[in-house]
Amino acid sequence: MTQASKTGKARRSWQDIRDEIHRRVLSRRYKPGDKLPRDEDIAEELGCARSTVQRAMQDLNDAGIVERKRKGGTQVRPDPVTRATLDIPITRVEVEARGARYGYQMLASGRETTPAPVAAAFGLAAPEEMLHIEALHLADEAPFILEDRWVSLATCPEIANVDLSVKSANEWLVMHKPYDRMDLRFYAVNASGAMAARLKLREGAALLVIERSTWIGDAPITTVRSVTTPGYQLLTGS
Amino acid sequence: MTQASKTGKARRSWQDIRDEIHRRVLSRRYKPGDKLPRDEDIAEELGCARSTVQRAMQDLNDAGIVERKRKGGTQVRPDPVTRATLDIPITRVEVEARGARYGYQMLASGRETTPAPVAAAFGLAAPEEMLHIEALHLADEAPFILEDRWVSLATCPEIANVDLSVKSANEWLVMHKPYDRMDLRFYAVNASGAMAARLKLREGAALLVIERSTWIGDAPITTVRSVTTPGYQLLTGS
DNA sequence: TAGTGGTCTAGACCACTAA
DNA sequence: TAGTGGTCTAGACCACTAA
Repeated sequence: MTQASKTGKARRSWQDIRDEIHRRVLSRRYKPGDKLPRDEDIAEELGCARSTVQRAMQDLNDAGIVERKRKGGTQVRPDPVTRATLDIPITRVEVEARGARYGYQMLASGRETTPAPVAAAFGLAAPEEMLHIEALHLADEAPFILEDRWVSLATCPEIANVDLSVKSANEWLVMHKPYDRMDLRFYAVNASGAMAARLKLREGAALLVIERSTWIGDAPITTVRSVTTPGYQLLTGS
Repeated sequence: MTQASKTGKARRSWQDIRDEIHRRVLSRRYKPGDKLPRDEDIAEELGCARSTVQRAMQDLNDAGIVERKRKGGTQVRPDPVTRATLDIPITRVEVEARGARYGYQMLASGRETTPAPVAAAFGLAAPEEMLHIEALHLADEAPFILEDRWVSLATCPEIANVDLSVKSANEWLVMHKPYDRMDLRFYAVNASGAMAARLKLREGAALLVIERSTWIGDAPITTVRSVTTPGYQLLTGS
């Protein structure tokens, strides 16, 4: 019989341990840059197993609260960062979640040599021929997101046989091409004449741009620049 | 002696198990919406302990790949999402990381009643008197971020005694006010006349805005709208 | 109410790396 | 090279919740 069941007091979970340590960091009992006690000592102090402390610490490490090094021990991160989790759904799902009808229009598609910014996004040594697709995502018939995408034909030769005028490259890739690295960039642009025409809005409007590049190993898969429409917001919960 | 050490083959870690299951999802061996085998069966198949599968599944769950329910089992999320982690450092640290000199200027500060958008960001039932601060963060003497902040005096009465013309409210809050909930919003705006004047740029320029609100329990702490300067990008690695 | 996931524990051994 | 974190395992018991 465990001590907890003897006393009738619920055992503390690793989340409880994590919260307790987090409180100590926030209350400055453990200050930024400070070294924390060893997991084993914290376990003894809080009356739990070392593995429970380890699980709690792993979470605090992932959250950017502490920094852990073998032999070096655990220390409170000297430069606090705010860490947030962003969920970026497939555009179709996003539109449907707003209760709108989703539509998709391929504007252009063909093989082209990567221009400098695209080669740079992928970190390519030399330009390469890739599949270049421009497409529009619609919500209730109105332009929603303008997408400019490059897909590596070396990494994804099968995509040459997919009819991208019906289904977006986004959906095909999500379903068929696993990636293990992703880069995201968010920034604002003034709508160029071409963007304004395609999105049916005035030139110069401030638009949020989401750029995403993915790789499998060192092989580039796709890089896409999604230009959103006015009022578009990226939201985070936590 | 374990089987692994007998054969000389490294035992698989929970990350390996996670990757194996992830591969199965990506290769559509487990399709979106499909129910996965029980942890115990996967453990047996892959030759590891159930707790190792549990750890792997916890990670896949956090990453939005699968959805788990007691008794209901584990299923592949029907709507794949791209989940990314964003680190937002303190502005001073961000400026210094770019190798620039950090500067801070308080533009205005005073008690005011929250206007509708601020009350809405906090989910307040009624307007409230709060501390309102406008400030400018500088990089090498040039405007970098324009900050418009409201701090709840009910939740943070101590801040009334802090000299915010020297140190930013951001830094004081990070060090003294733990929060347990945060909302983030990102969007683009055209610079208004007032913004353009303060940031020394042309009216209408497209600017990335970062809005953040924090709470401790149900009590609002602060809400801040940070207007960045042209060229500013939010980046994610993973 | 039976079945599945959630968590804990103790002990073992491994893998880094500061000293 | 000694010390600290990283991970595994087997078994136990708990906590939800679909059926």
